[in-house]
Amino acid sequence: MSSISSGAGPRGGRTRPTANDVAKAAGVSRSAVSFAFNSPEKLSTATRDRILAAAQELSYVPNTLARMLKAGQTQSLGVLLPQNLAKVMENPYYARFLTGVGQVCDEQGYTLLLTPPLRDSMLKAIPYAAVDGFIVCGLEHDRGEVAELRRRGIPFVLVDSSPHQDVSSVDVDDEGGAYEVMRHVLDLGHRRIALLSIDPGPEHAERGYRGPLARRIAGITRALGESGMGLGDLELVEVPATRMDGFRAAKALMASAPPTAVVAMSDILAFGAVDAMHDLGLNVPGDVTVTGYDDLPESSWTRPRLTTIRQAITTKGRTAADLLFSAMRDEDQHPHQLLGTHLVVRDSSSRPGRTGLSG
Amino acid sequence: MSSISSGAGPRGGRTRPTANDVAKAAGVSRSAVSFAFNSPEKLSTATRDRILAAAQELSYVPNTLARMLKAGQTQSLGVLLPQNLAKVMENPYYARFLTGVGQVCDEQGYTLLLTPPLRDSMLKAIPYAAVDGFIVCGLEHDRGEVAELRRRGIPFVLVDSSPHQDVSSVDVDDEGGAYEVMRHVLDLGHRRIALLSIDPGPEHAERGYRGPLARRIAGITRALGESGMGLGDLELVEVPATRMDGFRAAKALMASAPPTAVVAMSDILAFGAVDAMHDLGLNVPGDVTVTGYDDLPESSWTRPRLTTIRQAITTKGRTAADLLFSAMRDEDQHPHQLLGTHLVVRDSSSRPGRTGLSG
DNA sequence: CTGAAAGCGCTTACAG
DNA sequence: CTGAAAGCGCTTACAG
Repeated sequence: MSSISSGAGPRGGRTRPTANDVAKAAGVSRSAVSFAFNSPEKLSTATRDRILAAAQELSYVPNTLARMLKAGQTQSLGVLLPQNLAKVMENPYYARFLTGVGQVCDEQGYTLLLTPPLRDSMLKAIPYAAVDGFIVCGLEHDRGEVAELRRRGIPFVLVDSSPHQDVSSVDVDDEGGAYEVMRHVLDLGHRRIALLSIDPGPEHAERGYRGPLARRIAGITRALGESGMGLGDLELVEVPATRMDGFRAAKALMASAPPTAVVAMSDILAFGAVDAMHDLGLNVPGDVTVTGYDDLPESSWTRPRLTTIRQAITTKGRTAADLLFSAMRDEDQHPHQLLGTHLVVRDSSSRPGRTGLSG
Repeated sequence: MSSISSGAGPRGGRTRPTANDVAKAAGVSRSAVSFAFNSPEKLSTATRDRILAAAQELSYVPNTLARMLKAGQTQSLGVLLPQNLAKVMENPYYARFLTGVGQVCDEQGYTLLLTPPLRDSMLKAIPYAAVDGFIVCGLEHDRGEVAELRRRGIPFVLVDSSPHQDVSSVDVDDEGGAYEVMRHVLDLGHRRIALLSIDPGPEHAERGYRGPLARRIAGITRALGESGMGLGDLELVEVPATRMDGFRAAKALMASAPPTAVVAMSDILAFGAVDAMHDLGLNVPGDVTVTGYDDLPESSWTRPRLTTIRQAITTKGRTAADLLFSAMRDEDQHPHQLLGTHLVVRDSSSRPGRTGLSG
């Protein structure tokens, strides 16, 4: 179906030389050619030099894919992503996460294969990824992708999922983090609070909240309960986690039912909310408190510096890659890691203002 | 050498089922199994179902590497990087660049293989990358890596290199950009200027400045010349392009020979320089003018908003990927693209201050 | 509609 | 020190 004339590689026209061609040119067998590259000590210096010279002459180089097939190893780590590459690369959260994964790949001499959904399907992407193992982002253990990975015998580790036996995973104490930030806002005296949350996706209608989002909602509910409130007392908005969506949602909120505090479930959303307040001529936190979640590096640079929940995103990436490498070596290991969170109080939160916004 | 027992894949213990196993189980030939997956219309419904059932039963799935080898295609795009993965992922410049590359990969249904140096060698990394083509970052056409790619018959495109016949490339008008920013600083009246530049690496000693850095130096020299100055009249500092290095270098500068303006060759360095000024209790631009280069998104958020040279980094990534895909289809095409730059004047530059910092 | 055979390139025991 | 052979798994004309 492809336009490749001889199946000889990505280049149509002239076909690449093979070990056979070199063998003929050097007057030796195919194995001798292989030895020249892989076990030079098995050959006489003269023969080896003759072979290498012939290879040089013909521009021969052993085929990468054939070597990998034979070796059963790719020296590449996959990251199975729930979003398009463009969106992932734009997202500072992933920049941090992939920095952690990258640290381990650098140590191990592995390349990193970013695998986004293929035609909107993470499942369809899997057969096209030549990797020794997968870091799977944001999928629960009962998803089809996980079954497919198991079927293929590819080691993997789940990140931002839920701990489950027979599956390695790295998770974060989202319940505790969400509890803490909501507790903080309530303790400041806020009662008219908007929850700027992340769109749970299409699965939500059927299955309700799952994974990290479910845990965060639980933490928030717990904090509210301690103050005699419930989730229903919040203004809940769910949008994709982009700065622009945060901006728009916050604007809409302020136009309809202005809260004294906006609790955002990601720093990116909080940045957008702060943008919106500034755009409306409102002071943060004087007029409105805004809190984030993640503690991206940007959160301590921007003005006002953001009150947020710190999760060690780079450590999460590092840990996931570490677990994966140990799973690749040692099968039937299914360790879990739980990473902590903590509240970082900066300048974007304060007691409810008295600036007459009490619309 | 590896711990794999049967060469059957990354998992040591039980070996994966092959098409042969399925054929036996379903009582058909190996080709029938292949047809069941690839050309179901060639089989009777009954046979196909029987094969698929057997495959299901055995957890058989066609091997990714074997398919790629046979097809001569990987559906993966490589990016050959001059730095470790961790450094790349931390660098907002690459976040922008890879966003552009990612847009094209998303459209084409390609995965993205990030290929950092292997044991400090970009050349050594190439044989381990199973890709249909490479985007090569920051290498001149006469480098060994380029020869290796050519030898392997892998299509590639050079980015931030220098236009050269027989090689596709995407370049930026660095000469013009550097000229403009230095012109701007000179026009404001600055004469005691520090150039906070990017470390040209070990090759520099032998070969002098090359590629983008050479062009930027040329642009700066041209601007200086128009004011009767030369490169020697500048305080030149060369450091790796990180925020921390910018911070340290700026501090050192202010301690030894304080300039009235710091012209940085990247926004990241400029951010670090601004950090340093704030740390020293100095006002930017009141006490010291600081300019950047790149116009990262952050540059318009931070205070003061950064005066800088805008280069369309995402477009650069997009263009490189576009050229690469056309090269992968149509060999012997070697187009060049030159992208423009322009000065963005914001709040970090002004006339030299009168605040008595004058040495 | 099906099966034996060749081939994608490479590697590695094994016998000489 | 060398060479014929089997094998890593898969796919696809080709002849029945």
